[in-house]
Amino acid sequence: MTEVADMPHDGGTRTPDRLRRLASRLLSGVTAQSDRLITEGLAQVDARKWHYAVLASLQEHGPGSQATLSRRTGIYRSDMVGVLNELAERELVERAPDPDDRRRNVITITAQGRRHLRRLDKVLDDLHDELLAPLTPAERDQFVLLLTRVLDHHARQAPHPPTS
Amino acid sequence: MTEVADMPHDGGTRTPDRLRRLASRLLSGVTAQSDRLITEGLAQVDARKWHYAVLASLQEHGPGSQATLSRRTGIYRSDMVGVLNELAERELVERAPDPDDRRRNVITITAQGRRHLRRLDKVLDDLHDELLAPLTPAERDQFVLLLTRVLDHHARQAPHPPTS
DNA sequence: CGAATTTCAGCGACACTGAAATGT
DNA sequence: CACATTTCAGTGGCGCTGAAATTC
Repeated sequence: MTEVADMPHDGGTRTPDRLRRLASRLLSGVTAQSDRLITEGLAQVDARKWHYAVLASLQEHGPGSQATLSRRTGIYRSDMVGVLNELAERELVERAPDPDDRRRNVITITAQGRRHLRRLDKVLDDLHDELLAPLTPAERDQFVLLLTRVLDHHARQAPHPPTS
Repeated sequence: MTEVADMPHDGGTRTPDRLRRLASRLLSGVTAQSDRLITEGLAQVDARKWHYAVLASLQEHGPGSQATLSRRTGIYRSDMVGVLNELAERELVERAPDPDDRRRNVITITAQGRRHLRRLDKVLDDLHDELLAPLTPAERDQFVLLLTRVLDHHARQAPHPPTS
């Protein structure tokens, strides 16, 4: 590939400032801010980000076992237990044994869960408005598109460790 | 396995697969992949991401106290100790008491450190090529630009907790 | 005195591993 | 038997808090 001329302090007008332009560092920084924002915002309605992921998945794709939800949301199967405990405590989902396969639990969203989800949708909408405040609508779309392309590229080949 | 694979059976609403379009979730996902990639890649040359941050900062802005480095790199002051221990072990930096202010240590990059930094630069370049593989050069620039704008917007107002 | 610096000890959230118990 | 599912116990990185000791 192209050699990047070593550029420490050769007095050019370009500020190398490699640190501040490194995509990986920018990603970490933005994600840190994003996580803080979202976590705090959701905490004000007694929710965590995973609650939303599970509820939205249930709403859009229907009920499923914990393993299914785990695959759909990206939440690790071991952590799913705790998330569902929290959601069940709040009566936002129901956990019932699957009669067809007694290893499984079937998770269903409740009416209260649907109501809560609508609230979370609104909250998250506002939070994302705040997160992406410096971007125009077109830029936000571009941003989401670029992120999606990068994520898809990497998620296709190493999504989960298990099985194979 | 999945008999649940229905189309989104929402009441007439568009089902935009909200989960997969949420910027905050995309960010988490991409950053996770990025972190994995970078961490593994750097491990192969016995380095961590923070090593690079510190070395690059020393190279570009010159020597400084640990607190200064902490501000320049974003590494927490408590964690800086450990990072500098690792760098000093490898003789990539030198830690000397500041005669002008005996609370401080002055950290300087060594010749070996500069050599190592050049290597890390190359390694990181390759890793970012892999990370951003699905994007064209123009898109990569756009991506970095958008991330920078978002980060700057939020970092301006709450960078550090203590003592402004 | 208040403030800054270095250092340590520890916490909490997260992604993940490993393994047991139960079932297909 | 191999395999899937739920669950628990635990690891390791990270960002951060709190506080002590020293010096300004």
